[in-house]
Parts: sequence; C-alpha cells; structure tokens
Amino acid sequence: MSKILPSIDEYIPHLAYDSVIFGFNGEQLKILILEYHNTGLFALPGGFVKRNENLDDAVQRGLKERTGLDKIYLEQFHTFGDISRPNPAVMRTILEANDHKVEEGNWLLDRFISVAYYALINYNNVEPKPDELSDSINWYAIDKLPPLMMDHGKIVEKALETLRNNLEKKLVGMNLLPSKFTMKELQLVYEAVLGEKLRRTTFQRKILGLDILKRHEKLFTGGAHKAPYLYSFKNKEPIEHY
Amino acid sequence: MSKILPSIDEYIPHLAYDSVIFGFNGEQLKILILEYHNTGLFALPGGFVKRNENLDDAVQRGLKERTGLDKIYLEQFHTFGDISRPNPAVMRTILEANDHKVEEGNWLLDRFISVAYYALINYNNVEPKPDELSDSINWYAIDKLPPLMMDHGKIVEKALETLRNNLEKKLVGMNLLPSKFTMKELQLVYEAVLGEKLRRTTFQRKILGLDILKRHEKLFTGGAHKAPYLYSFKNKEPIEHY
DNA sequence: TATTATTGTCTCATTTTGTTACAATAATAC
DNA sequence: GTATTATTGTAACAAAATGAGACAATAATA
Repeated sequence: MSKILPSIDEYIPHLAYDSVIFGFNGEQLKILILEYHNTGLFALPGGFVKRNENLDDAVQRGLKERTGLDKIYLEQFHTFGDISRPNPAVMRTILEANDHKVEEGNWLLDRFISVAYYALINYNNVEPKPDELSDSINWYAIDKLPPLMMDHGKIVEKALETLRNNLEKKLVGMNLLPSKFTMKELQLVYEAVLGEKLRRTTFQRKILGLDILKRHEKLFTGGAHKAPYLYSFKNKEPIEHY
Repeated sequence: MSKILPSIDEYIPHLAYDSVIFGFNGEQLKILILEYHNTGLFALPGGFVKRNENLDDAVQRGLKERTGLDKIYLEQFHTFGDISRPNPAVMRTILEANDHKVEEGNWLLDRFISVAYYALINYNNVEPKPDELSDSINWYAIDKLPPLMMDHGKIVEKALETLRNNLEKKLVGMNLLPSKFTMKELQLVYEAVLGEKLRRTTFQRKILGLDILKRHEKLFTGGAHKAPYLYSFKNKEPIEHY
C-alpha cells in the first residue's frame, strides 16, 4: 500500500502550489476537490515544484496528471505565505493514514508557502484522477463545498474573487465551454461566475459588440422554437462537430 | 568592510521577495532602484523571508528598513518562478564585489522563487537607505529606468500593468499623496499612472461621484487665480496642516 | 395550419460620459 | 480701488452606453 513519498532531493523545500480548477456543467460552476484516505479531510489539488522545473510547468504537470488535460488556461492569482497556514498535524494525519512512517523533521511537515492558480476547463473533457494519497477527487458546486483543510477555503474565496474581477479580460482565454457554443450557454457561464442573473438582450448586444465571436451554423436541438446560432471565439480554432 | 551574509539557518531557502516601490513627485511616477557596489548592477529592493515570519511581514520589514515607513499599502501581484530567472553569476559578482568569499553551493547562489509586491508611498516622507550590499538607492522615473539585472525589468512591467488595471479599486489605499490634496494633484497621479491626459471636468465629476472624498478648506498658493479646495479620503484621518 | 418556446434585433427610456461654456475667485498690474 | 490673468467649480447640452420592453422570425409539436 505504502507508496514512496516525494523526496526532498527532487523538490524545492517549503514551496508548494494549490490549484482551484473551475468547471461548468451547463448551469453551475464547480471545483475539483480531493478527499484523503481515511481522514475525512478535503483539499485542493496541489503539489510540489521540482528543482529544475518552472513553477508554471509544475502546475501544468499536476493538472495533467489529475485531469488528463494539456495546455490549460492557468492563472496565478496569489501566493499564500503566512506562518499559521501549514499545519503539520494535518499533514501527519494524511501521511499516516496512508501507512507512511513519518520521522520527526520530515520536510513535508515543514512550513510551506503556496502559490495558488486557477484553471478554467471544460467539465466534459475531464476524467478526474485522484493522486496517491487521496481516495477520491470530485466536482463540487461552489456553493456546496465541503469544509476544506487548512486555508484552502480562503484560497477558493480569493480565486473566485479574482475570476469575477477579471471575467471580461479573461473571456477569450476561457475554456469552460466547448469550442462552439450558443449565446445562451455563454450567458449561463457569466451568470454562474458572477452569481447573478443577466438580461438577455443587453448581454447579447454587449458580447457581440466586443467583436470577439465568430458566428457559425445554427444548432437544432429539437426544441419547439427558433434555433440559436453557434459561436466560437475568433482567436481559437473551433473544432468541427458540436 | 565585509559584513555578515544572511544565513541559511535564519531564512527560508529558495524564496525571496522583490518590491516595486512607487512614489510620486508631483508630476512623474518614480520607482526606487538599488545600485550594487562596484558592479554597475541595478536591482529592485528585495530580501528574504525568515523561517518564523509571515511573507507579508517580511516585505513590510524590508520596506521599513529601506524607507523608514511603517504600515504601508502593499500589494502582492505575482510570483516569479522560472528556472531561468536567477543568475548565480550575477549574485556571485555582487557578493564578491563586497569582499565576501562565496563557497560553491552557498544557498544565495541557488535558484530563487520571488514573490513580487508593489507599494504606493508618499515620495516626500521618504529617506531612502541603501542596504549592506548596495552603495545607493535612488528614485527613477518609470520611463527612464536603468537596465535592471535578471528579470527585474519584467517585474516592473508587470507591476505597472497591475497598478493600471487596479487603479480605481486601489484609489482609497493610495499613499502617493499627502493626506490632504487638491483635485488637480489627484488627477496628476492618475495621469502619471495611466500614462495619458485626462479631461478635467469629467475627472472631477467622476471622482466626486464616487463619494470617497471629504472636502476641507481652500488652499491658497499665492497664484493669481481661484483657490482649489483640499480633499482627503473619507476612510483616512487627514493630518492637519498641509 | 395554429400553437408554443426561444432567439435575434429594433426601439425608446435612462444613465453615464464627453465637451463646452461660464461664473467665481485670488493674486497682480495699473 | 479697478481691470487683468489664470485656474477652479459647476452647469448645460451632446454623444455614447446601458436598461427595458416589444416584436417578428423561426423550429418543433398538436
């Protein structure tokens, strides 16, 4: 059972990252949360930085291991560096629940500074995979998160705040939707992120006014009503077949 | 001459901070830049984080040592973590120019991840003090910076970008002006930060509309014209006597 | 062919912003 | 004193952006 722990020789001590991975299921904004074996502890997916690895690459690597997704839109939003934030007791609990013997002074029990990133991914492309210490990884709606360990609750809060503030600017980098989408779907994303309803006509006019969308064929869903157009972002190659 | 180098026992390895300290002289935005002894190298003021010290506190401490200012408006804006960023040769040059013998493997020559902060301070309250390794610290206008070492040029760029994006929101935390100031002075700050001229009447209406200013007595400068009012930010105690 | 739900667009009201104008000063020159 | 000058505070109107509602144009179904 007991796997090999990350070694201090391979990683930079005292430095970690945590990632807030946002996904969208069509109506709600969700986040990927890990649950550790036999501990009842919930946490953000995180990891360590190799000694010869760029910080950004370390996060991409962790994200790929967990979601299978490559070259994801990632944004660093804050570095958490209070002394109070790490909790050796929590770390020890996690490790021991996994049958690791943890000697006093193990680097994993030290103080950690954590660089936090958020990612916007397409919920449907993803097959979440737990890491060695966790028994599950699941999507949770942002208003129904379990209590998170250490300061991970604060990290999520700050991620959401940053995302809300930058929504306009980050629209284009957005990966929450498939490459072709309807105006309605885009509006739902906005509403899920901002947490408020928007007016359809104003929203449509504003988005079209930004001149960042390319219009494609119509989408016939079988509903008894006029069919909406599909759009894609001008700066991205749309994948054919919706 | 040779002072004692910071010891690995006291500080967290591989972790540093750099600060972009903005000041305003009435017309231009300036930044504090260090010059290292006998090297011709220019750098941002930075430092290390003590093992039992909050990250934010470390930056406050460094700022206080360099400017004498306490409890400054500081904002963390990015963490720079590329492997290419540190340059052991540069660090060795700096240390050896200060008559330090640097053994191979010294922690100061390692890779460093740097958390970058910017500060907004009142130019006139400040008596910049160089640190042990530097022979001078000076204000430089943001469009006339000397070539900075390592990635410090990029750090400044990103600081400016962040400041411009957040100007509205950070207005209140602003310390670029004395506690009482005229509308004209405030407009000059905006123009210096944004790098563009603004229209007087629109600016005035907009700022007053935010309802964050308290109006005080008039300021008589001796000019042959109507005297402007002095204002202060509602959330800050104005210091009497302009 | 009528009905229903939803979409794209138009119109008009409201709000915000851009621009100009102008009266109200503080000093100075006469 | 009184005219002159530079700058400020604010009003007034124009232009642009946004809010809110109306409505015709569909895709299905009854």
